[in-house]
Amino acid sequence: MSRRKPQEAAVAESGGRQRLIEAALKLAAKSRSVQTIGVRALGRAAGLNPNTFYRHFSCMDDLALALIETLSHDLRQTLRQMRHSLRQPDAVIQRTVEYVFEFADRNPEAFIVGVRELYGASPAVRAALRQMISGLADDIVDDTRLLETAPDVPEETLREIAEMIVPQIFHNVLDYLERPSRRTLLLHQSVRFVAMLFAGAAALEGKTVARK
Amino acid sequence: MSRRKPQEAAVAESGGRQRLIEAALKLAAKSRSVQTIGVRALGRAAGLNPNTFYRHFSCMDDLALALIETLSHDLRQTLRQMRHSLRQPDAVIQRTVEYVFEFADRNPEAFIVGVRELYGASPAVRAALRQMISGLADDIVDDTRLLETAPDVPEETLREIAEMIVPQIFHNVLDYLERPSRRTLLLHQSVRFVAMLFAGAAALEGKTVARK
DNA sequence: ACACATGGTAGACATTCGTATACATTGATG
DNA sequence: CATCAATGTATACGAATGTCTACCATGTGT
Repeated sequence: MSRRKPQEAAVAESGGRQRLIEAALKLAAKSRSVQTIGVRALGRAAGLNPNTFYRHFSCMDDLALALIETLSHDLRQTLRQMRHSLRQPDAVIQRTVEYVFEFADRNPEAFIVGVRELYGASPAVRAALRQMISGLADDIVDDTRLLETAPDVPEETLREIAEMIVPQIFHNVLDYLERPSRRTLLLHQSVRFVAMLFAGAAALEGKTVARK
Repeated sequence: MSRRKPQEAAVAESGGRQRLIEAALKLAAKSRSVQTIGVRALGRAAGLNPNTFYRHFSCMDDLALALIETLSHDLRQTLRQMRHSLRQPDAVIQRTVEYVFEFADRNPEAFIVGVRELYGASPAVRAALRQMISGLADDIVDDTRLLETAPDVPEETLREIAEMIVPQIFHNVLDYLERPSRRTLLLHQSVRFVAMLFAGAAALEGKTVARK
């Protein structure tokens, strides 16, 4: 809702709303949850009057949802275009994981806030983030079927795996951001994690359904 | 630190401190993070004067750490004694996961707060929770080696897996607590997840080291 | 030319918060 | 009995907060 039509706010758009979102990102990443920033502190950080907040958002959840929408769009689009540039399916997992970590490196605050709010206090925000995760899982499933990375695994199991990969990678990304010394290790472990899940799914499939 | 000697505070102990911890658990689970509860709201919820808080804790992080220590102790001890009652290693994974979920069902607030703070704003609290996870991972490794659930997997890989299992299970536990309709599904998926990791590790081991 | 919606500001209000100081009770120790 | 530490209470103060009302600037539509 409240999609801005192109003609209106052509000039004023450069100001308030975006600055509030960016300030909220910065504050939430290093201090607390989005809900507990407070409109005054937010206005202060954005160089705006506290009341200006209410011109754009009805409450903090509103802002958080806008923030998530941006993050979700950016991340998913980034991964889509990377996957598009992959012509030969060579080391898909490695490349994808690397890309996610790079993205996190470029948008650390967004990731920190995203994961934090995923387990945060606001049900609406949690739901939005779960939907984002679900979307990313969809992409993983599509990719895997398209590139035939795991042909032995049925689609249902694939989706199950994908839904688990995303939060686990997010968890690792936070470590990655916090402990730079562990970067290569975490990247390596994340790749191995995904590979293990695929291999394990194939192995279990072979065991429970039919001995190949 | 600040371990209470047996002779002192024999009577007064039943009051303040414990009630503050319990109230904080309740408030943090349904509202916000521990840090943002506020000493006044906490005192109100505990039926105590706001200042009483400072008789027991120097700041909110202090309380959070005490809370985590309790959770960590309870959870780990519960799992230890369950594992002790397991005589034949039949469906160890299934039993263990079930036990964790049952524990979460009996202590939902502790789990919610624990996971929330794991990605929260306080570095000290996050560190304490990571240490708890590390301890649980230790137990998993010990169990697996003892019961020879995955004899093909080297200890190093085992530890790597264990460190990933715990947060993933925690993630699933939160879903489990929030969406009762998905309970059996989530339990099933969690078991499969662990099984996949073990099977996958064994499979990768066979591939990268030597064709069996 | 005029009204008007939009984005931003200013000031004020009650409320809440953290914490400092001072005081009361109680149980143990000398 | 006197003392002392631990626990809890009462009061009070300055600072910060959410939000209300009113005012201002500007670009757009008629």
